[in-house]
Amino acid sequence: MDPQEKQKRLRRFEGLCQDAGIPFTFQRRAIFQAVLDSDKHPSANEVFEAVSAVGSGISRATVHRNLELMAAMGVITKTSHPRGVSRYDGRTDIHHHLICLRCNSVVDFDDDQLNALKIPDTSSYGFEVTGFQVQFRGTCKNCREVDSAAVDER
Amino acid sequence: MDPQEKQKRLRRFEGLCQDAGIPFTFQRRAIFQAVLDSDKHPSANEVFEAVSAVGSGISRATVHRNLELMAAMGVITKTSHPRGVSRYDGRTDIHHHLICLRCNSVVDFDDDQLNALKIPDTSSYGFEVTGFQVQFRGTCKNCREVDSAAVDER
DNA sequence: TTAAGTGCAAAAGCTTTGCGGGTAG
DNA sequence: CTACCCGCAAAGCTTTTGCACTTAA
Repeated sequence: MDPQEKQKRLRRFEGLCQDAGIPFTFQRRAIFQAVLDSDKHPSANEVFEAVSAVGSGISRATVHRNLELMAAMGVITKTSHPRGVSRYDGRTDIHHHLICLRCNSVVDFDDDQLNALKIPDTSSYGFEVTGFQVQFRGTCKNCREVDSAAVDER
Repeated sequence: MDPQEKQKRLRRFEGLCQDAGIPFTFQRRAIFQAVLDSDKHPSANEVFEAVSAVGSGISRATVHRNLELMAAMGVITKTSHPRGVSRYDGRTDIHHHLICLRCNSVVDFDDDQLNALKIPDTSSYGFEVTGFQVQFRGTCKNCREVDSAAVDER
């Protein structure tokens, strides 16, 4: 993420914590930064590994507690994956995902036409829509190349 | 699900098993039926409870093994949820989901315009798209009514 | 007959929770 | 000062795995 944007996001998070009377601990800061620094939609465990790598001594429990808190505050997004555990996303603006069903990677996908998608009428369901996300499923670049290599070997 | 459609799906599943040389056990049949019978996108545990309720004596391990198998065969869909465990869906045709962020329920949503969504060009990502799904997030009918009731009590 | 499946139970992985000590505001 | 948070460890859940027995074809 762009350093300037990252600073802005950090300050906003700090401001929201202050407004809510929530202490802005160094653990929260480190966990938030780890999510922003990754573009791989990390799982809780991957965030834990990232903050552990710099010798912070932050516990798994704290990572989980804070990822949930941040998602509830809306400063990060908790996202879903057709396989495996929940993942967290530093982006909170509207965007979509390319999900590789072979290696389970998730890549951000921006598309103006999709973003402009008119939300259909769900009133007959009594459902109030607050957001949407499109998941494209398939095979990523890397996995397709691996497949090609396997074919060549025959 | 419509009984006739259900029979058709069962026969197709049985045929696919035979073609693959996979025994069509009563456990597989029961688990498959349980998914088709539910329109609530059940978790593995809910499927286990459903087949247990009829005294089949099927184990949790078998439920998990078979749900994975069926998803891999493409006779059911493994779907994702922004919160919690994987869920399974008896529908394999294109459709979308209304996801309640309050009670975590998932409701099928059919919309011709969405189904006709043109898949954007992902070639610059090297990504090959095989399918897509739109998740609408918000609050379901039931949860909205609960909220209104809470307001009335004040 | 026999390859594959199943149940059981143990293990593994992820997440949550209770508690005593610590810290931001 | 004090409310909230943190680390630790234990518990809770979900899912996976090894093994001996059973079964569909």
